[in-house]
Amino acid sequence: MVTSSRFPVAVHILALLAMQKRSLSSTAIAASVNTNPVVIRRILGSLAQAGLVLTQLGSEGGATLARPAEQINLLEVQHATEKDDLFTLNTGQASLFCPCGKNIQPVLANVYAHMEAAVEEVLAHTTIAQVVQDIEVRINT
Amino acid sequence: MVTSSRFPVAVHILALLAMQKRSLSSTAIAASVNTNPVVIRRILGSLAQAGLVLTQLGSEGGATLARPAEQINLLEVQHATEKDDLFTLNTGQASLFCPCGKNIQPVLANVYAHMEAAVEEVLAHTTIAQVVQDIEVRINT
DNA sequence: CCGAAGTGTAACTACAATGATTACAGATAG
DNA sequence: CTATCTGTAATCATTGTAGTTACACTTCGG
Repeated sequence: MVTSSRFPVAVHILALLAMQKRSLSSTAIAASVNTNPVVIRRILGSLAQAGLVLTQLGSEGGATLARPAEQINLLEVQHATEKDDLFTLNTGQASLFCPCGKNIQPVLANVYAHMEAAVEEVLAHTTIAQVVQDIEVRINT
Repeated sequence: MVTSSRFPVAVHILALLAMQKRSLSSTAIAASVNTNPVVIRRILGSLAQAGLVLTQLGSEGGATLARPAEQINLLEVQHATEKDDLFTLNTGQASLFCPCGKNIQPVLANVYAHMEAAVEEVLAHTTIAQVVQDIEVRINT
């Protein structure tokens, strides 16, 4: 399984914005994440579309949190950054002539739905504020 | 996120072997899954290595379940077919000069561990026998 | 009103994982 | 002995991703 880094980078961005109270440019964020500013801008675009950050054009522009960090949970971040579901049943059509092949797809889809729900439960109960707090605990050691 | 089809195909294979009591060749299985026999043999190899199926070389060879379907859960199948964890934190090293970048990785790893545990809980409680039963319910309708 | 500093996006490249396929060596039943 | 299997290597096309360059457009500050 190849997992994208968009979600972890997005959490990084949001945590950074929560810690620094001021607006940050994509270049400044890119320096912390250690990647290219365009990569950051792409992800910021998704986050802005989802209403998680505000971006300002022009000189002295940049991004800020659209809401307090306590009110942003990781499930929203996940949905904003990844268009597909966490688990997508990605098989070609099995044989319709086989009783098993003909019926296994919805059964597997059901299993995947349970997996998805379990992960979403975890993500929905974790906020950016908690992430920031965990980071700050580590800073003070 | 690009998800492999190895896991769902493996479940398909095991369900098929559970339903047909006899040994099946990779060609026969491939016909049900609708793919190439070599793809099936590769996955069967992983399943055999994990002790979930028995394979027999030579003429009249093929694969059978190594254990009753009630005693094979999907977590074993997952581990047999996918070498990496479900979620791997896949980011380059963030900046060590930024307090956030320096400390976010273990925090995110912790989140991922919770996600992983939640999914494993679901998979561990689902057996091939249950999958087969769900399939059979659908056949009789 | 102009220039510097930003965002927003398109286009291109390099890279890695995957599935499909061909080919062939080795095993085994009949 | 031969047909029928598995096991495995090698190759190919496809796809998603991150990185990068380039450029139009916006906006603040002098």
